[in-house]
Amino acid sequence: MELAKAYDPKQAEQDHYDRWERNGCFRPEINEDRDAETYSIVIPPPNVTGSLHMGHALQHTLMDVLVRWKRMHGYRTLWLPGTDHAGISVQRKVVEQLKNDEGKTPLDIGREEFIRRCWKWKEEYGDTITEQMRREGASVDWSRHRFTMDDDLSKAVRSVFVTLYEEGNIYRGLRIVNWCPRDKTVLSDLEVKEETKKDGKLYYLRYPLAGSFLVVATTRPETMLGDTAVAVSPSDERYKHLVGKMIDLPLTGRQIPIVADEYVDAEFGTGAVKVTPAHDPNDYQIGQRHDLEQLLVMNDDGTMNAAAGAEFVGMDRFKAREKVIEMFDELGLLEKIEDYEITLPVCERCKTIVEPILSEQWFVKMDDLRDIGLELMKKEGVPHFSPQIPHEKVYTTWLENLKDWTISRQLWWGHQIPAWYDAEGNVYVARTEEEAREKAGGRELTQDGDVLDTWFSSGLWAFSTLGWTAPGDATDDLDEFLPTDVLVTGRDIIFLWVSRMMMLTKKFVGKTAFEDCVITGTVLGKDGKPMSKSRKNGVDPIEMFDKFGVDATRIYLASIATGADIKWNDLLIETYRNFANKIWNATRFCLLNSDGASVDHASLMSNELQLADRWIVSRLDRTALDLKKALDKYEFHTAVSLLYHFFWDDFCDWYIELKKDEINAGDAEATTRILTILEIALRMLHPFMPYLTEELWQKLPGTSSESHNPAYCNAEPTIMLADFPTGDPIMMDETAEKEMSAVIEAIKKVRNIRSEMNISPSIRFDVHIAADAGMLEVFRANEAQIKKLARAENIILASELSVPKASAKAVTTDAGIAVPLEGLIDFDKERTRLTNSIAKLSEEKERLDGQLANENFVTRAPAEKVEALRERSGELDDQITTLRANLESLS
RNA sequence: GCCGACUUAGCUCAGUGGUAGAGCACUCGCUUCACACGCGAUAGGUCAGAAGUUCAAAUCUUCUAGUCGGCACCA
Repeated sequence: MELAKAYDPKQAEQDHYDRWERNGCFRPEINEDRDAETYSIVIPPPNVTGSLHMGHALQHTLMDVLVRWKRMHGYRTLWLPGTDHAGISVQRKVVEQLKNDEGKTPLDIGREEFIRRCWKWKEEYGDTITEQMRREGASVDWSRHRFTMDDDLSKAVRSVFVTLYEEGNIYRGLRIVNWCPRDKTVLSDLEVKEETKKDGKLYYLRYPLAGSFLVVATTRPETMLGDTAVAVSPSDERYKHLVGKMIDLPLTGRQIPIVADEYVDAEFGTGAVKVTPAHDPNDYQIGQRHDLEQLLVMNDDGTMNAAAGAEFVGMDRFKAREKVIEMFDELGLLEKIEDYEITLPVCERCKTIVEPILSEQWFVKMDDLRDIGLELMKKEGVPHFSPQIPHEKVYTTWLENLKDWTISRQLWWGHQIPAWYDAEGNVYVARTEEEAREKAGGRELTQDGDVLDTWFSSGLWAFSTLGWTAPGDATDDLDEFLPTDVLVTGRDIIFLWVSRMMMLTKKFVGKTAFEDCVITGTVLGKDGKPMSKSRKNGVDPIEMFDKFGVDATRIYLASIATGADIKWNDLLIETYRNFANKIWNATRFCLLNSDGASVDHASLMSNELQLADRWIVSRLDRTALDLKKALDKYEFHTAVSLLYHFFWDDFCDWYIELKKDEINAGDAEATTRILTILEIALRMLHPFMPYLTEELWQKLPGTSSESHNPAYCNAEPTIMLADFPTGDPIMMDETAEKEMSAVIEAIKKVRNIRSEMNISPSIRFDVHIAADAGMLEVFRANEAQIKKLARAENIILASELSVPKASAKAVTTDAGIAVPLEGLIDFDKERTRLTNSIAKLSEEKERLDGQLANENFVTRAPAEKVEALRERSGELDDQITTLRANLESLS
């Protein structure tokens, strides 16, 4: 069989995914071993409005590596996919569409029709990511695909809501909340981000008082229209006499009291604070303490309402700010305006400045849930974060300071809150409308118009996706797959999602959602900043797939250190595209000469193995063992590096080259062995590079019978269901590794001589090697290989070097090497070469001897360290002596 | 304000107490019959700075500088 000269990823990517899916390879049911352990991961559900970005590609790669790896080990493996309904995002898209296509608003078409349009939008565009995941090679069980608004998942949402309500852990109340005037909905604290504005202003306003003024400072003058008090510090001597008095509130004709409150810092500003309980969280608290009126002066779109006064009704809040200042100025009540750096709360999604506003909303009381989360972390250490630092601490600190969670949203798309009101305003919380009606004794009911925060349903994802709809539910999937083994996600949603899923899963199912939590870093744009549409520094994973292949992109993403941020750089993917091509061509070489040979694992157990065979088997097993250690610790980058160097350096650069002559000569045993090593290597690479390895594995003769995994007895042969190489410490061969390095070192020295002496590769010369009897045997056994790789005419082995003066010489740990170069040698160059070698070795020896001369080191350092240095120092001594003699013989 | 991370070869990054590493780029040489997406050989770093702990520090501690992140507050 002959392969194309270069690997073409597109062709391989087309065929295999469909076949895997069609054959049920992604389903846990493919595993027929009744006693198999399970392994499960739920995907962080991507937003239905989204399309695949580099962060997904990274996370999906890591999840797929883990899942494929465990599946090949014979675990009953589930990776559960799905999407999130993304309340605000979808709503915004549909509102926009409605406006553009029909010039209508949601109110024009009504709630029911609007929701229908949202579903339609979801059906039409919601599968973008799903399709892109197929391209990624993600081995998810599509038959278990879930959407947060599926019937069962919605039932789960209602059950959880009702239970929490009945326990008193969900309540409805009037609080100061974060309000987005653009989206016209409340936001949780986590959905509010901060923006620092350097050009902010601090306005000093005079409030008239008995012929004089009290000056207050504010950054939001328009809120003064809603002031219901002025507060001063109780210990502030300047104002003590004013406490309890009334003061005129300009522009409003109202009089408001002066109160004393500990919150006020006498040192800051004027020491007097205007109090607007309906528009500021701190003022709200002051208001509570002094029983102040809560006067709401704004509408839900950020315009002023009637309570603000006739001149302001309908005016935008920022316009009103200017107007207030203007009017104060005209009245001579504007003391001054100072420049002031402020940080403004903005809506995470639309960057609109958030307005703190008094509003009636639903909240989850977090005390009980927080305790559950903290206990899991403190007693059981879950989730175990990778990397542990700094996430564990940040997570714990956040939990410790957890505030109540605003869960209602003024949207139509989402899970409508299962609460109904009668005409008197009594509330009935129930799983269904019928149930609510029953509770209400037949009274006329209206359902609460708000929906729940999308993260509320995402918080149930670990168990709602496995069939849980109500407390007490038990399903096979819950039983088998919960707790899930690991969650792989980005640090931006540790609080929004990871923590909530942890707490809610434990509370409602009594199990941990997942044991481990891998937090990936951020893939940054070329400019070192997070990729974003506005910065235009994004890199589309699909374009990378097209340009370099899915496998190259995947293994590159896996090569990034866990949790580390990385700047995007095409050159790095190119490394792995080249790697894919290397694997392709190594296979091409093996197949070119396979001639009826086939994979045979027994061929590696033979007593007849040559040094190179024993060495590559030893390296292979060492690599497999180290690979397991790395993946167990989620050190994907270590795993990639092991595979890369094993395949390229050990297998291609040395093993293939050492065996090339035998294989080209049609040596059946050699061919069988190299095919076998290659086949094992492909299986180790498969989780990282699924398409390439499947493509090649299918072409190797004898793979399916040799690598059969009993857990998948009736499945069609595929590398993804073959056995994963585990490595066996018994196969490690220290002697072979030591002897092989002696051979490699000798070859490298000869190559170095050739290169430094500027001798063309086409010129062959004799190579003399001197060593002790044991090592001479090793060189003798590998004479043909040394001859080939050093491009030598003859190899002359002896216990002592006996060569003409016109020779280039070198030393290795185990041997002396000489290359007679009559007519080719440049004595000056050779002298320089030897002098440099001596200098280098001497430098090292001096450092070692310095250490060995230090009595403290010799007595305090572990004996084996000291011994190792002594040995090395001795070696260096021998080598230096030899090189010096060589140098002298030249003059 | 509090907490944290990062600073290693020209570039992008590994490396958590014992002789500084990789890929790419650079230099030199190769149409060596798997691969130029390749092969061979070099060169390149007082591991941000300072102090400390230790026989031994890129690695542990403290401080400084710079970059970035999270949280809180902000009249």
